[in-house]
Amino acid sequence: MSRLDTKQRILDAAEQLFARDGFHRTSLRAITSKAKVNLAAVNYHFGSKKALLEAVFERRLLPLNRTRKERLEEVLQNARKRGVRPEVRDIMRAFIEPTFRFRESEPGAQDFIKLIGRSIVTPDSTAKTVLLRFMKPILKTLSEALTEALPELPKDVLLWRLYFSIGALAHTMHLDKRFQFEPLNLKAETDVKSLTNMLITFVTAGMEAS
Amino acid sequence: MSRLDTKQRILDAAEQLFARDGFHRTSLRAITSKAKVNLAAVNYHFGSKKALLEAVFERRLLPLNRTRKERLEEVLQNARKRGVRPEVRDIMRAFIEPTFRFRESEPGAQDFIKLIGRSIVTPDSTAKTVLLRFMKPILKTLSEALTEALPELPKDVLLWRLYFSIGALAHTMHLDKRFQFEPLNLKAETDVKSLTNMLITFVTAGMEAS
DNA sequence: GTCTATACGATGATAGAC
DNA sequence: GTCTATCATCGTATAGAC
Repeated sequence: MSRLDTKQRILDAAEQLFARDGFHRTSLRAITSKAKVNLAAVNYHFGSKKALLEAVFERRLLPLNRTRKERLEEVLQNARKRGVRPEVRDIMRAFIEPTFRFRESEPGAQDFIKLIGRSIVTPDSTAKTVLLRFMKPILKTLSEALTEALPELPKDVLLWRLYFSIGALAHTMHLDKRFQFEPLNLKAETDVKSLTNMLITFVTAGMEAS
Repeated sequence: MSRLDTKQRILDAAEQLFARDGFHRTSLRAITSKAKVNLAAVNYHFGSKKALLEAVFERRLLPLNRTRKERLEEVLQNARKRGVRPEVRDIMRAFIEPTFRFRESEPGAQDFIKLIGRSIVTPDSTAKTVLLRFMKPILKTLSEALTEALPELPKDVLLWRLYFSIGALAHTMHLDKRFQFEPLNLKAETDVKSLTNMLITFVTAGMEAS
């Protein structure tokens, strides 16, 4: 079995299991048996369970955040060209839409988006620390863009509203075919596109509230 | 040592550790040594680790949700008396404000609110299942109140927006003295009252978006 | 009834021989 | 790269002291 195949298969298996059960509840035994590799292969290829998690994040987050950055810069440049402020809605769309686009585009990406969602909201976890390190640059870009769009809003209010938006987004990332939020009778039947639009409408209104 | 003391001390210790480390990462040994009771005391008094979690939820959630229910009914009755629709803002305030009031009122309550926050957003976890069972009635009351306030909004849009609001709320429940959201440079210095108001403003605008 | 001491079987991560 | 051994820790059960 080639070295590349082994690493890939471990990454795929880890991504699925971390998303389903969380980092700490996923055992290396579960990962390696799903990937059909030896138990010790993880430590050989990645060094540790935590380093494996970092590799899982890195593989998908680098391209996803590159897309987000391009779209954000596009929004800002268009506004500058036309001599107007960027629209909050366009900024939020530039950040949120790639999440769900990406989620539909690649096999395994859905598990990954779920993993991000659960990582960002789990306090003091290994996964959160690792994730935020990858997210810091794009979140800086995002908050700067919002400051251009809402210059009269006090900076701390803007940042808290962005924090609330991230909470709403993260909560929405858990969706999968089996999703349901039983207390509200919500089911996964809603198509992704209109769900994305509902979320963008929601956070835009929240950011722009007077 | 009296029976009551032992149970209380186990509940207090479990609440702190579940909030800090999550259900699965917290061992009974950690709980019993923190509570200074014998390892077997948990199984004796509660039956199992999961039953202990249920008891932790029950102790604080029953009074908290009773307060929420009273305040929601007050809002609805006032509106009916005056022959007008209830205001979304008042409804959201009736649900959210007790959370943070409660959080400041009792020692240990802050840990509990953190525990709820992390439980609601962790998919497929034991804690989420247990929590939602306790939350179902009050969430039903809340969604009915919102339907009265926003009768022209399609029901599924209303429910998704409520779902987003819960995400924003849950994300905000993690706050403690040591809280910081490093990528946005957010710190815990903001006082709870204005934070509560910011959150209410945010979700109200989101619910009312056109 | 309450609590303690201890043991059991399962599973955790990892190190070293090959 | 793999296999095996090892050792820590897990939740739970039980026998018996008070």
